[in-house]
Amino acid sequence: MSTEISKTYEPKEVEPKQYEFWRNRDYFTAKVDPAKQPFSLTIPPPNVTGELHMGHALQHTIHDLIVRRKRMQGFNVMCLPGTDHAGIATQMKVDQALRAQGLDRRDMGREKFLGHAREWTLKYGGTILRQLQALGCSYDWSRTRFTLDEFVEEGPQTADWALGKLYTRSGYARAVLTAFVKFYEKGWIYRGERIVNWCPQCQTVVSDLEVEHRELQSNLWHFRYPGADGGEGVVVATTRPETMLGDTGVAVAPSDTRYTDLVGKKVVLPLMEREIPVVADHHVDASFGTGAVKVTPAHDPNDWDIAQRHPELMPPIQVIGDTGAITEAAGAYAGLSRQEARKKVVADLDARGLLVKIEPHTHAVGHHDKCGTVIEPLLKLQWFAACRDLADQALAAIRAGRVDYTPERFRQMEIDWLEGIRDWCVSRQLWWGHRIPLWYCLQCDSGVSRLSKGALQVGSDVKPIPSVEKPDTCPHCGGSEMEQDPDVLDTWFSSALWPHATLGWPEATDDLGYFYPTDLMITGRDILYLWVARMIMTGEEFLDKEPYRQVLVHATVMTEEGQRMSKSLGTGVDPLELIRLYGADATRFGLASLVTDSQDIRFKMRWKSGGIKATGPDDELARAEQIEQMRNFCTKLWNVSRFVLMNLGDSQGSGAGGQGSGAGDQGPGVRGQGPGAILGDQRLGLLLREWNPGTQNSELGTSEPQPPAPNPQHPTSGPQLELADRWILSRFAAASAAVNDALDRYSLGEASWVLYHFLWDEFADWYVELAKPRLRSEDPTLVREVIVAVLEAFLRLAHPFLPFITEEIWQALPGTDPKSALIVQPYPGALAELRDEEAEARMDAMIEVTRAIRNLKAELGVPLQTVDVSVMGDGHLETAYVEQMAKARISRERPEGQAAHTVAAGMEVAVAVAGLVDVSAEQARIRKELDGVAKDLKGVESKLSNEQFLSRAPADIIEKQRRIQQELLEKRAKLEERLQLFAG
RNA sequence: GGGCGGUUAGCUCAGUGGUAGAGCACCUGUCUUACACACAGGCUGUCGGGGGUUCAAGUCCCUCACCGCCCACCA
Repeated sequence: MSTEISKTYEPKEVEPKQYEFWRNRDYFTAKVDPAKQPFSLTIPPPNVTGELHMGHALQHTIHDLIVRRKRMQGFNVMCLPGTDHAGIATQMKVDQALRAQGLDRRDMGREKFLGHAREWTLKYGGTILRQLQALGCSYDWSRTRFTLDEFVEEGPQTADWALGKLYTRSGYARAVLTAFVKFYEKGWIYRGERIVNWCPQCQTVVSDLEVEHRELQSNLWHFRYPGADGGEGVVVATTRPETMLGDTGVAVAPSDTRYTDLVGKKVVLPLMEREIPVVADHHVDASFGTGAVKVTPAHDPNDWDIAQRHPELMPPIQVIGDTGAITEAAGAYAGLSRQEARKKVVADLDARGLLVKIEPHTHAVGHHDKCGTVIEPLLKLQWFAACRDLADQALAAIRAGRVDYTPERFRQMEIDWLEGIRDWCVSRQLWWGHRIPLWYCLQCDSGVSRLSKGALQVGSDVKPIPSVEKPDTCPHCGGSEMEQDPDVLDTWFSSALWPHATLGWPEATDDLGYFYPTDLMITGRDILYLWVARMIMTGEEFLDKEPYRQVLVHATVMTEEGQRMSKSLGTGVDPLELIRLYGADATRFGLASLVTDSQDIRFKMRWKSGGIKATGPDDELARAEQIEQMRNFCTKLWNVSRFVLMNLGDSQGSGAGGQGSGAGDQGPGVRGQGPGAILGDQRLGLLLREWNPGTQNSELGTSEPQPPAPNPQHPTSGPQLELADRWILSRFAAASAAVNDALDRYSLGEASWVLYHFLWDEFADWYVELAKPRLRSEDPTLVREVIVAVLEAFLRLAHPFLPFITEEIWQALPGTDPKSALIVQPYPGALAELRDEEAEARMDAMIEVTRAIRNLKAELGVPLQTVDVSVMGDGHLETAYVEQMAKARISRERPEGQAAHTVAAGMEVAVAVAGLVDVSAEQARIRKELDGVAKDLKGVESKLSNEQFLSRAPADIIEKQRRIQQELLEKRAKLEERLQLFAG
């Protein structure tokens, strides 16, 4: 009864099964345990209404990979998931849904809208969390948080969004309001009139960071503003003709002699027929345009600044309203859209002969990053947060190295941004969000008034009462008519508190004490300022501690052509499609293999229609090469495991022996009588000991096993490891060390390739092949033990990358504890004791000779035939291995008759096949080989003949060159000798 | 205007001073009892241009070009 696993690996069956298995056993949940060292992190909460895209798939592959390794290393791992209410994005979607039903949020009012929004969020939200589970993410779902949970009453309200636990009140909203009140009390919140970024579509202010500048081809229009005194006046240049309706002046550079006479005089603003002053201001660059700038304080931040310096340019005249339409202040132009007004202004000025010229000009136009609408800079009264002090605290944390960045370069970027930080407009004219916890007394606060429709008008001179809860009465006058500020907070204000608010802040919870600061923040570079910097600011402010010690910035996933991925352009892929096509393990491993510290990842894919873009919504993903490669790897792993399991004999399997007890009597099975019992050699015991359930996770934070105690029963008895065994153990140790080293540096790609090549190129291609005859021999005990030990150790090493398939195979291994799981087995360490340089050198030579023979056989056209081969020279040769692997009969004597020759591992290799050796072809082949040798030799000898090299290069390098030279010379001599032979 | 990243085989990319690598693609064989999602073999490169440092440069420095990203109030 051999252990059997199914003939092909079926991700669709295995993945849900194993995921449930892990969850049911609670491997993901973390509890405060002072005896254990925590490793904690919070995920960047995706939008609650979001869906998984490739960026998420990459980000969470990285998350879960790190999390799983840390868990196996014995840390008390806490990875906290959750979602962001995403004010604007969600409100947009709900608006859309309402419109589809013929409803309008403005008609229904705030409360009713929020009801719809909650309902909609409950229905459509949280999909992305389920998608993360499909990817295999082992997060603590019991801790799932939502940045806007104030609407949530007790108990689960739906069956499965975020596993039914999201809807219990987590207190996040309270934390947000508390933070705002604390800021306010520190004097960091102020009401200011500024030019802000207004989205006419979303009808709200957005922050500078949410404005996306796009270079657009436009014009620079030159207009003449005639002098008020009848003179020529001045020609101004502008990219926004429509704003001229609100001009209150013209500015020129103080040093610009062309305009010296004009300064202090007035010009006539055409169309509006208004006299406006010309002022000199240092902001103006005399070399740009005409050197004269029209000043529109209500619609341009620079102009606003200029007007602050020149009172005669005040007050501003607002000619563009909240919807982007021209206001009554622009007289005849009122009601036109921005675009219409631009056309009409230009046409009207042209008609009056005042359009001097139109120059093509490209410039950056701000667009709202959520909806793509052109941002309108408008003068607005808003709540701002002063950021200087907060930023300085964050800077101190980064400069002191309490927060590190990987890759390094992002550290300086963050510092630069924090140094130049500007105050943050935190109020938003939305309904979906945390309503600003400022309360106004309608009885005594003259700064507020009610508009006709009942809406609250909040002026600049208000006396708000900051309070998380609604105050019963006004502390000033005792009045009871209190109204809350109508605006909500910027979504990023709430997410800025994520690491501590999710752990219970402002309460001093055990979670906070134990898991905070967290260890890692894994994120994309697009939110380095928007979010990452701000979390450091709030963490430092409220907890006096950095929120995380390490920021890991991952690449952006792009298309093969380097474009941004986008569903609407047909260049986006749903990662679930990849999982469906190739399985979650392949998807993860493929993505992990692409992780370097580069900026972008180019993702290769082909659609059914043949192209790299989908032709429409019906087009299906046909192929994603980078993932497919790893699907093939999974198949390889599955098959090699199947082979191993099929060859472990009849005595093990699911028998009772050895399971849990650690020492059994199950016969000559794999587990024998405890770790390394069969062997006098302790090396294998190292791996086996790691595998012993009794030792699992015994050491905190390290998986480095101690050498096993000598087994008194079998001190030196039993079969000895043979070369191939020593080699594969050594190679495994090398791989394990390399994987750990790479992961410590977050070089996931590097680690992936080490795993890939070890399993495929070394274990499967050589060790397993060499093991075949031994497994069929009379006493296969030893080779069975080695092969399964290496496989088992590999499964542990690879588990964070390939959680599902490794768990599935591991559980099928004989001797594994059915009460346990791979997910909590100890992670292999560097295993230096297993390294065996001599074995590696001997195997390298064996492999080189084998390849040389295979090569000659292929060229002779007899790749499958067993042939007679002469290997000449003093070098040691693993004859039996070579005979098996190359299908050859080896003799160490000179061949009789003609043969094809080459040189490998310092030995002459000749394949003799009667009648097959074409003399001229063989001569040509040898000449070609000689050419190669000559080329290499030339390089080496130019170095060795260089005295500078000999005197300056380190001895070992020179020695190596000499050795290479020697080998090449010998190779040349042997080849030339063969050539002579053919010639003669 | 500043900053950052990239430019290596037909394609996508590894490779942080010591005789240039992987996967795919391509060519030749093979259904060898784990695997054709495989096995064996083969082909493929002025490492963007120029200069410098060094005994030695794909790798370090300078410079130029092109591609991409971020930041920035040139109307």
